[in-house]
Parts: sequence; structure tokens; C-alpha cells
Amino acid sequence: MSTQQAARTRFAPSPTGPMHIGNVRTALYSWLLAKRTGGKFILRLEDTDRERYSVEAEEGIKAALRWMGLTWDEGPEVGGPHAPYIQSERLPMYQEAADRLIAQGNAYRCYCTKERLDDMRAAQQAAKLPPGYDRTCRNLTPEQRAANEALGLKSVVRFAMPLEGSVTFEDAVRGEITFDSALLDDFVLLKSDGYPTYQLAAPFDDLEMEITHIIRGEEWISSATKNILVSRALGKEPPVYAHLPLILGPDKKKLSKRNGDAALSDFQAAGYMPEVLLNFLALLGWSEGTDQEIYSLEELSQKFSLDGITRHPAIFDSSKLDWMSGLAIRQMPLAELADRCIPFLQGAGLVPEPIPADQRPYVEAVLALEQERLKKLGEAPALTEFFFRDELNWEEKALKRVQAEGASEILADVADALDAAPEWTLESIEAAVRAVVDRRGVKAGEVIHPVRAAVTGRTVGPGLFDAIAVLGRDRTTKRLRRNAPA
RNA sequence: GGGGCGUUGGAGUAGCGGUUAACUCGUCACUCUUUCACAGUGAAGAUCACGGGUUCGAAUCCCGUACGCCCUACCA
Repeated sequence: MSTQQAARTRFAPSPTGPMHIGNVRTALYSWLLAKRTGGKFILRLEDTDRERYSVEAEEGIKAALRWMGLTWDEGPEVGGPHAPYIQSERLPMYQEAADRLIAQGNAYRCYCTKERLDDMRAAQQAAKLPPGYDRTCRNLTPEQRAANEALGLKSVVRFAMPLEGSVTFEDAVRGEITFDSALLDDFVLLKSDGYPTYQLAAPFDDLEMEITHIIRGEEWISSATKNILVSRALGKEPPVYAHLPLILGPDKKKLSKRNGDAALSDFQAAGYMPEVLLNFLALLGWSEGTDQEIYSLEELSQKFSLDGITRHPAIFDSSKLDWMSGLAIRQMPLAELADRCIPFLQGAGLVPEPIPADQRPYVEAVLALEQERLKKLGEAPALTEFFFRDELNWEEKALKRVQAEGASEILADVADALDAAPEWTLESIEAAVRAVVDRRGVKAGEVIHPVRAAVTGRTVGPGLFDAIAVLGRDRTTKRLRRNAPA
């Protein structure tokens, strides 16, 4: 079984934008296959598009991988036997490879201008013909070439596609796939700026870096033919391809910033934890065949295999992610939850940074009350704000409760009762409030609801007595006695 | 236009020739209860895209159709 040998997999993003949820899954699967087989996971930066390149994107990719624990065995910053791992630092190798392909007759220089190509494409489309390079430069005579060179014309290197025949390969997730090579045009290998295109750099590096499995998105499936042909022209058999089904947005289109928050940084900012995200993404397109749904990264790296990958695209639905995230939060030890939430509380200005040691028990007590309600860490500030600030963020319904007829008397009664409570424990607090209820001969809710509103500014939240116990006597009674906001 | 890939309840998946088509999320109801949430119980929701075959028997195999998506750049 090919998945048993030590696999050398790679994640080869183009640093042109923020790390996307689909990229994360591709990286995850590659990482998992490497771990599973005791192989190596390689990070390679494909920064050959110098118009779209951005340093922030490059740093963002590395930071994202580290944040998720998907560290690379070879690649930028850590090096390795096939360094450098940044394509812009490997230019001479690609140029040499292109020269070799030209010498072998597998490629040729093309002097066509961008304008001519644009016109040609427009004409082809107008005539409803399949677009593609018309191969004018493929048949240039040596004299014509020499003349063009003498003129100093800019050129690109194009691959000379076989004019007939087909390419068949065995995709690890989809089985046999065949493409008619005559349908493909003479694509560009080397651009006029001397940089290689993906079609040259990727297969060249995959061979050079001894990659055994190429795991990438389905949108690359038609490139496989080109990649295989280039690999063979370079003198080697290509690695195993595994094309992953796409992740779609709710609109069934390829997930993008357009149809949802698909950037990893958004999920990070919202307070989804990396292990949850990875667990969720692992299952979005892969199944072990059992009913298990909660996996640790460690467990996944023991169980992952290419044959469990699904063939159909998956729609990204965050409601299940929320469930998974909330579950992880509920199962988390309180101290850990506090560690993870404090940065968010600090970000909202609710807790000082660094947090004073004596304030930590209070934060933990607060979080213990909201733990079962938290779906993601980023919700912590909104849910706990009233524990940290006396100026409440009034919810409209809560405001109505406090402004209701007779509410202020009830609140004053409860404040008095709490002041008179012999001690500040859950039991005595409850007893004090219940006493007010009994004295007034009303239903408990008629006292509890306005009190909750006055103390928290909200109509939902933790048990009232628990909240009051943590909040403290002074803050509670002060809030009960102040006049309802207008 | 051409080519490729895909199609099991609203979402993610299991099942791969014989099952009442399974599990999770979501939805709804009930229980608990001071609210929300948690937890528990239960329910609704799928003629397995459609049409033909093959077979005693098909979600499962074959062909076709439809629909969806992806690719079709000196972008990856």
C-alpha cells in the first residue's frame, strides 16, 4: 500500500493572500499522511507570481501553520536537504531545467506579445473556438529564432504539448483519470521575467525534493496532465496525486471571502481553538468509516489514510463547528479555559494586561459560570462583561424589566435583604431573595427576572444566585439600588 | 464552447449486491428549571438526482440524461 511507505508530502502555498480554510485542510491532510507513515512534511513557498506576492501573506502562512501545530520538517527557516524551499531563491534551477527541455525538443521560446495573445484569444472566443495558444512560435525556423534574438525580443518558454495521445494517471482518491493531451495548449513554463510558472516550478521541485504524494485541491486536477508530462520530460515519473474535493460555501461555490469568513485568521479571531478547527476540517472530506467524530491531532495522525477521503465537495457549515467547539470548551479544565480566555478579555479591555495574580481567581469563578454557554473563546467578553464593568451594556428586554411598574421597589427590597444576609454564600443569598418572594406572595420569577436584569443588564445568563455570589455584595446591591436608566 | 470531477434527509458522513438506509450537527417537542445554556427523552425530515438496463434482488454494477462545481492566463 502506497500509504504505508514513509511519505514525503508537501504544502506548497502561494503567498498572495490570507490563509484560507481550504488550504488549511490541504496542509492538514498532507501533514497527517507524513506523520502517519513516519515520513516528512515539507513546506515550500511558491512565490513565483511577483505581482501578487506579499510578505504579510508569507509570514501569515508560517504563523498559521505554527499556531495549528502543523510544523514542517523541511522548509523555510528550518532548512533541509533540498534547500532552498522558497522558489524565488531557486530561479537558476528552473532556468536550467527550461534550457534542458528546449534542448530536448520538449519546449521552445515564444516571442508573441501579450497584445497578440489577447487579440488571438478574443478572436477565438468570438468564433466560439476553444481558446489556446496557436503555436506560431513552435514552428519558427532557426533563422527566424536567431533574428528574434538579435532583435532582443522578449520571450517566454512554452512546453511543446504532444499533438496527439492521452495521459492517464491513477488518482489516489478518484481512481483512473484520463486526459486527451491534444486538448491542452502549449502552456508557459518560464515567464518573460525569468520566473517559472507553477507548471514548471511545481513538478520540478516535487521531483527534486523527492515528494511521494501530492495532496492538493480538485481545481488542480486538469493540471495533473501537464505536470505529468513535464515530469517525464524532466526524466522522472511523477509522484502519486491525491486531489481533494473542494470545500464550498453555503452558495455551493468554492469557498472564498465572498461567501463567508473563510480566512483562517477570522476563525482565530472569533476564538475557535486550533485543535477544534483541525478536528472539524479533518472530518470535512475524510472519514475513518466509524462513528467517531472527536479526534485529537495525535489520534488523527495514527488513523488518517488517503482511502478515507471523500470524492464529493462539502459545504462548510459552521453550526457543527460551533457544537464541536462548545463541546471542547465544556470539557476543558477551568484553569486552561482561563488561560485561553484571558487574552480575549484583555483584548476587550475587561481585564488588565498582564493580569494581577489576585484577580485570577475572580476570572476563573466568572468563567466557570459561563463555561457551558461558551461556543467559542471570543464570546467570553460579551458573556462576562457585566462581571467586570458596572456600566451595563443593556439589552432592550432587560431594560424594560427594570423600568416596569413596581420594579424599583422589588429591587430595593432585594437589596435590603441581601445587605441583611448573615453571610455571602449561595445558600444565604438564595434564602434572602426567596424571603422577598414569600413576603410579597408572588412567583419567584417575578422577583428573579427584574433582579437579573438590574444586576446583569441581560435576560439570559448563569443562575442568578451564582452570578450574584461571584459578583459580590457591594456591586450587587449598588446595581439594585441605582435608578433605572432612562 | 471544450474538458474533467461530482450527486445518500437542511449540513457533514457511513453503508459499496439482500439493512426497518446508520451516525453526528441542526430543527421541533417534552423533562429539568429563575432565564439562557447544559443534560436527558422523543419526533419530524431520504421513494439514496432522474431514466433505462444487468440481476431472483441495486443506494450499491453498467449506460444515458439532468443538475452542480472546477479548469480552460506570461495566477497559483
